[in-house]
Amino acid sequence: MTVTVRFAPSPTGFLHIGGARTALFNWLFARHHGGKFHLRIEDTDRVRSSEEAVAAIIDGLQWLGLDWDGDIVFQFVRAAHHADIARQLLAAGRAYRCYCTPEELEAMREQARAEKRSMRIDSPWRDRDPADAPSEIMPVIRLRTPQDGATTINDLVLGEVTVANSELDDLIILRSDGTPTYNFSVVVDDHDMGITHIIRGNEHFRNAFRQTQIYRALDWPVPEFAHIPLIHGSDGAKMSKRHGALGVEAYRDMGYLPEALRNYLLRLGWSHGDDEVISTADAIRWFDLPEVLPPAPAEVDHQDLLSQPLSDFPDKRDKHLTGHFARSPAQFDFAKLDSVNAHYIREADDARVVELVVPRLEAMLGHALSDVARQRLLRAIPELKPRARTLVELAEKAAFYVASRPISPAADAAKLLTPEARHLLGELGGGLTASDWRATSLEAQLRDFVTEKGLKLGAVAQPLRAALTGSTASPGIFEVMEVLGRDETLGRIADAAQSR
RNA sequence: GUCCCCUUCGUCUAGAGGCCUAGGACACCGCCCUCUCACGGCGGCAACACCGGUUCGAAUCCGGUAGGGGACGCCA
Repeated sequence: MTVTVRFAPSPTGFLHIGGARTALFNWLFARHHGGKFHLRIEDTDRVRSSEEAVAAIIDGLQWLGLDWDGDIVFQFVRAAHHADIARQLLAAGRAYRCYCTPEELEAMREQARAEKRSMRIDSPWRDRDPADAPSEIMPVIRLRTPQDGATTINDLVLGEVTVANSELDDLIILRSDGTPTYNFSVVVDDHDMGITHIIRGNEHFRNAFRQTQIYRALDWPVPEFAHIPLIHGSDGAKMSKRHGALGVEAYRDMGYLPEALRNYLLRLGWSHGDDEVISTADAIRWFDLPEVLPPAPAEVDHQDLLSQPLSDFPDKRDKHLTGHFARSPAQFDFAKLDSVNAHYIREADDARVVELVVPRLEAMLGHALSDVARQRLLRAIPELKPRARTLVELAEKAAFYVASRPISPAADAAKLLTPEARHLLGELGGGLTASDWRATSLEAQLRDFVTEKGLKLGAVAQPLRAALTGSTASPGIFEVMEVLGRDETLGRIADAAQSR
C-alpha cells in the first residue's frame, strides 16, 4: 500500500504558519516513503471561503517548495456525493433524522453544563418514531453512534488513547439544508482519495474519534492518525488566524528564506538528535512516523525470522534513521528563526540573494536599479551576507552601495566628520592612487598614510567609513572601497571633505 | 464545567533505568580576532513542576497534586 497523505486547509484566509508546518510534515512523510501528497481545499463553508484564500494557499505552498501530487481536490463539488453516502447510512439504519431545534439543543447544553456533565447532545429522535416528526422542521441526519463501550485510537504521535463512547454524541453528518458537515466530508474524501495517514494539528484530535466512528459505520478501513503538537505564540496560547498567526507571505515579506522557514518549522515539535541545521534531503531521509506493527499472527515462523540478518529489521529508534516527535506544544520564537535564516542567507547563492534584495532596494529608493548598481551589489553580497539575519536587514545594509551622491550620513556617522577628519579625508583622497583598486592595495596605502601621520588606523578608517557608507558600521572599509570603485570612492571622500 | 493531552535551561530540544556533575541550539554576558559592525573561535549564566512509590540505582517506570494546552458548533 503506497503511503498517501493530504494537506486539507479551508480557504478562509492566508496559509498560516501552523498550516504550513502541517503541510511540511505531510510532504516530508510522503517524500520519505515515495508516496503521494495531495492538496484538498475544504471549501464547504461557502460564506467564509474565497478564491483569494485558495490563491494564497497555493502561493504559500509553492513559495515553501511543497509540491503536491495530482490535481487539487475541491471538497465543495463533491458535496452531492457526500450527501448520497449520508443517505445510504440513513437507509441502513446507521443514521437517523433528528428534528431538534437549535433552541432545544442549546437548552440541552445549558443543562449539561449546569449538571457538570460532558456537553453532549442526546437526541430524543434517535429512538423516536419518525411518524412523530413535525412537518415544519427540516431535520438533520445524525450518525447513530455506539452508546456503550469505548473508541480507541492508536495515534502515531500520541500513542494509544481511549475515549468512552458516552463522551461522544451522535454527530450531525448532513445539515437540515442537505449539505454534509466537515467531519463527514473529510471521511468520505479521505477514503475516496485513498489516504493512508492523516497527519494534522492536535486541534483535530477529538475529530479522530468521531471520524473513526464514521469509518466504522461505513465499514471502511480506518487510516492511521498522527496528531502533531500545536505551535503557540509567545503568550503560550495556540496560534491561530485570529491570534497572532501570520501567513507565510508575511514571513516572506519579513525577509525569511523558504528553506530557513522550513528548517525552523521542522524543528518545532520534531527533532533528530542534536541536529539544528537540517537540509531538505536529510529531512526527507529522517522524517518518519513510527510503524504500527500489526499483532503478530500465531503462525509466524519465529525460527525463520531468527535466521534473517539483523539488518533486515532496522531499529526505528536509531536516531540516524528517524527523528522524534514532541507531544507538547512549542512556542514560536523569532530570535531563533532569525538565527536559522542568517545561516541560510550565508549559504545562499550570491546571485540569488541579489535578485531577492533588488526589489526591496528599489522600493526603498523609489526607482529601478541601474546595471552598475546591480553589479556593485553582486560584488558586495559576500561581505553583506554574514551581517544580515533577514533580507530586510540585508537591503538596509546594502543601500549605501547603490545610493547616489552625495550620500547623507546618519547622525552618529556625521559626528565623526569633524573638521580635522574632513581635512584628513581631503588629504587622503589625493593620495589614493592604487592602480588596481583592490582591497589589499588600498589597505597597504592607507596603512602607510596613517603611519606617516602617526595615527591609528581607526582614526582614519572611521571617518572614511562615515564618508563612504554614511554609517558607523559596515563591511570592511577596504572591501567597500573596492566594490564602490575608484570614481565613486573618491567622489564620496571629496563630498565629505568639502561638506560643512 | 466535562473529556483528552502535555510538563527538562527564558525559548526550541537531546535523553528510552546506571553513559547525567543533565548534552546541543537560540537568546544573553565575557574574552579572543579586529578599521567599525558582523561572521568565526573560546568561556560563562541557566532546567528535570511538586509530592510519594517501585528499584541497589529514577529526568527516565507507577500513583497523586499543581500548572499549561486542546476539544466540547447544522465552522473547518
